[in-house]
Amino acid sequence: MSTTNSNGNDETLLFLTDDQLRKGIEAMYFAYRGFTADPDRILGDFDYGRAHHRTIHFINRSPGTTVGELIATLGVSKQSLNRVLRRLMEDRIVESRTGEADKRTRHLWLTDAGRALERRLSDAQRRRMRIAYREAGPEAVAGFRSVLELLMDPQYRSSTDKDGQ
Amino acid sequence: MSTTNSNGNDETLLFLTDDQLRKGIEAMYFAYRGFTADPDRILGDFDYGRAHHRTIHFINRSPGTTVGELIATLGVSKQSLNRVLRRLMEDRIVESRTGEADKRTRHLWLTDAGRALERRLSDAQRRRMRIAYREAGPEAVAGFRSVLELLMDPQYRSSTDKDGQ
DNA sequence: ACCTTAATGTCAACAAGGTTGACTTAAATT
DNA sequence: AATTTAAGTCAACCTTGTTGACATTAAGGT
Repeated sequence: MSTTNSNGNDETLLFLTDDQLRKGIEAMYFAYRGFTADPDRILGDFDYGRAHHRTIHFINRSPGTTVGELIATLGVSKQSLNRVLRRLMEDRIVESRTGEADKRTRHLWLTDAGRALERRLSDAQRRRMRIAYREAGPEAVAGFRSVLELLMDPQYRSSTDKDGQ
Repeated sequence: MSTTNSNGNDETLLFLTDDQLRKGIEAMYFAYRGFTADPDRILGDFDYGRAHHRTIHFINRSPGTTVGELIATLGVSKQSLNRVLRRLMEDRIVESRTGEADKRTRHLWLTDAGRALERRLSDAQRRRMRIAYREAGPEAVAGFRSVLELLMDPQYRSSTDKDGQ
């Protein structure tokens, strides 16, 4: 049995019943909603939405990424991203520089203000995740991550987590 | 790894670093996207969106639930739910009956067609979850569920999973 | 009985954030 | 030189969320 886990039924755990799976499905829904609630409040102050958040997040994670890469990562159309990106550039959150090797491309970077906003947003999200991780314990976290990886479409797995941890 | 690990209170597992947390945040994003991808395709055939899916899901889970309860569960405005609900009733997916105890209320039920659609949608979602659960193993599933519970806003925890399993 | 409150429904206006289609520009590739 | 690619833009449209205002009906308190 797991020593730190409050609800570990381990081997006796009957899972894969429809009801178990239904609970997992609902848990995903409510957890995702909780998980986005904190940044949503901050974004509201700026009149930004989740689309802006995701854009800021991935530019921060991969500074200098191109518009095309971002479109592929986010899975949205060029026009949709462009609308968000234009506003972020007007607001001096993101800046773009013409590529050196390929001058058709635009490479994207967060400005100082952009990095500050990113910090604020991810601090809020990390805080919630840190609390959940602490209470659940390391074993639960490993399990959480494993299942999440397996729920993704395969092409997105390695980019976040190559070797399972 | 996760399936064979009966006890490891892995002290070696360094988590709670910003990078670990960032990976968890991204994993939530990609997993949630994968998790909704299958029903999204089915819904497209009916010109329904996720709002319709959620509505169908919660009426199925709590047959006879009222409009007000549904508004609270889904966290949307009355007008927003009403638009979705009206369409589902026109399409004979959902039906409403006036409450007996309180005749102001409307109790909601899925029709036969509604139950069939619900099945189709949740089958797709369960399939993905079942595969992930199988590959990850029971311990990982328990951890997954624990962390998800802790990511939710507290008021939603007991409704899905009161005593941990 | 009367007034207030509650549950629901509806109309209108609006915004975010998706979509597709069509077209332009500049640069790279063939 | 011709074609393809990366990006940007304009326009039209859809879904799903919001708020405000108002109507209906039923319940409850005085």
